[in-house]
Amino acid sequence: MDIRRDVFQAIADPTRRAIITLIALQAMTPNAIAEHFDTTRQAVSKHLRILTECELVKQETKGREIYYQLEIDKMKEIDQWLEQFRKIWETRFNQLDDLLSTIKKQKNEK
Amino acid sequence: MDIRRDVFQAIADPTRRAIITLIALQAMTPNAIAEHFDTTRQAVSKHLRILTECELVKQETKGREIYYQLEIDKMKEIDQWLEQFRKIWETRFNQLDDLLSTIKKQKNEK
DNA sequence: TATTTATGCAACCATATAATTGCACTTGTA
DNA sequence: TACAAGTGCAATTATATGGTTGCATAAATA
Repeated sequence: MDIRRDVFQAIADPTRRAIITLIALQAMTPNAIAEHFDTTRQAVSKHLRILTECELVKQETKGREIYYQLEIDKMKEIDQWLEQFRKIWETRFNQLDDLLSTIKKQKNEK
Repeated sequence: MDIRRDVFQAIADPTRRAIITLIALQAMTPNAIAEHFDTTRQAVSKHLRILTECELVKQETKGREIYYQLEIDKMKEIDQWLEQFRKIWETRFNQLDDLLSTIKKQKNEK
């Protein structure tokens, strides 16, 4: 469990994706998070470490509890990578749209 | 190299992300793709197999050549997952926007 | 102060991953 | 038909991954 540590690697694991979704709206403690999963608290702790290492998550200590919160801005990195493809699929959609309206026009002209 | 095969797992590897970007605009053969990387043709072939298995890529055979093309629609799955977070960061942005305009208003009212 | 609670870290383990090398198969061409 | 080109698959290997159990530490509480 070392070396490469980026957002894409982090979201590859389904448990980590679930954790991200879970804490997206409100910060939670490792114990509280672990209750939602079928693994040990320590396993969740490891996931949180990975999420912390790639800065998808930040901690806030309150007494002996540590609240983990999603760094929503980091999620934008994925969004930014998708940008290049979004351009492509929007273009294709418009082309399909053009095609459909052409067909419609031809129909009306009959 | 088995079992779990989803889009998130597929894009976790940087080489596969590069392949995806490379063939996004035009289909390419494994040989042509491999020329862009510092690995063997066989390694690229394996990546293409993984991308095919999770339907991120489709093949088109032309004689003895096989052209690999990106299934752009599959990329939308990532976009859809991001949707839930996009709502959050847009809300936060609006809140910031509101705050800024409130400050501006207060300034003008002075 | 002794004990419980909340947490992280280390060691270990089974399995997945990414890469390499060597081979087999199919299609095009001399 | 022989050979070259384009490709995939199998076996092997080193390393990464995700999980477990057992500790250690710090804060809250009886």
